[in-house]
Amino acid sequence: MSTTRIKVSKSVHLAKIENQNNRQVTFSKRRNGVFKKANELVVMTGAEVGIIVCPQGSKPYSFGHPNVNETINKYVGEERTPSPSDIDDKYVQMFRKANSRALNTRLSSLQDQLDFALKLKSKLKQMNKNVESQQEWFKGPIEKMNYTEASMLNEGLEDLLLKVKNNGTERGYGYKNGKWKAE
Amino acid sequence: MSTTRIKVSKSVHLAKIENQNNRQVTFSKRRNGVFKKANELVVMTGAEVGIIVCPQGSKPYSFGHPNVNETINKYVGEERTPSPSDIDDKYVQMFRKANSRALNTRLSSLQDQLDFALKLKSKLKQMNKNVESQQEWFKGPIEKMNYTEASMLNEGLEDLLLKVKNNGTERGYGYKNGKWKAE
DNA sequence: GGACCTATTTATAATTG
DNA sequence: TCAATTATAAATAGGTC
Repeated sequence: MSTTRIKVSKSVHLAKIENQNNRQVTFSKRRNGVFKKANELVVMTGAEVGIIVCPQGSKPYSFGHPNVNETINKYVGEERTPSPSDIDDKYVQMFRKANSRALNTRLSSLQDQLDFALKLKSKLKQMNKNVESQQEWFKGPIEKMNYTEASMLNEGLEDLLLKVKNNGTERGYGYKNGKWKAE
Repeated sequence: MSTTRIKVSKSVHLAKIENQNNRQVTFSKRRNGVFKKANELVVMTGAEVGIIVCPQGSKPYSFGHPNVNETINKYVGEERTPSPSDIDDKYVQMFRKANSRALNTRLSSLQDQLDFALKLKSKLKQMNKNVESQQEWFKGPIEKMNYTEASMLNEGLEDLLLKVKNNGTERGYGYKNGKWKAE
């Protein structure tokens, strides 16, 4: 019994993995782990979750929302008719929409694109006026947008952002046979 | 004792928790779990990660990047001088910036706000012209923005989005004494 | 790269203070 | 509400194919 057993393990030395191959393998495994945990959070608590993971020197992976398996779809399908006074419900719907985009659903129909362009057009005019006075910009009318308008604006821009960035190569994630996979 | 103890064991029945109190408790614990896993992913693999979690009917929690404890800060501090040809590095920096925003760092100085307003101003003029022809909108010059410009634009709008949405009450997360806490 | 194994570490549901 | 505990389930590093 002389020696104490040197049990280095425990608390896996939280530090960057130097070996490139190991780092890559760990990245894949743990990325899946995070997405899986996020999915469980979504399903079990009804929360809305969006995640972007970008490995060094590569394209981003995104996770969002549960529109991936039956149980989840069932929950998402529970879209109540929006009552104008229910701000929370509105908020949840916004996130639902934003996260759909993260899964490459985005503004898919031409009508959607037109609606967005029209809304954007009027907002831009307001914004443009205020930008002239620079310092006043943050006090401008954009702050008076309601949340739905603002999120649409933001959503459309993010959509373009993705196009600019990677020509539509962002990877989304789908759940199939118990595993999260790029699709 | 009549009843069998409902021991859901094994494969924790992935379904929405009906009891509100349990759901809330689980939400807190698992949200922390996801953030912790994400942090490990960041530190171990050097990936950039951004997460938004929105519980039903409440304000969002965000996680982004490791600028929270010494080890992590040390890694983040490793900011190489940007070599103009290194597109990966540029990308990583973009995410660093975007995730800083998620942690409420955002455009903090007046100078930042002015820079952003100036960039936005010129972009808006281009965009506005194209919006006139509606259907052509997605083919407009905004698609020709480089990524840095586009992300700045997007970032600023998200910033405003947050203001519109919750009057600056978004919660960020910080790591302290081994635990993730809202700050 | 991915699928499978397995020894170990880690997360967490339930519980109590 | 939050903190600590603990029995159990799950995640995963490192290996093999």
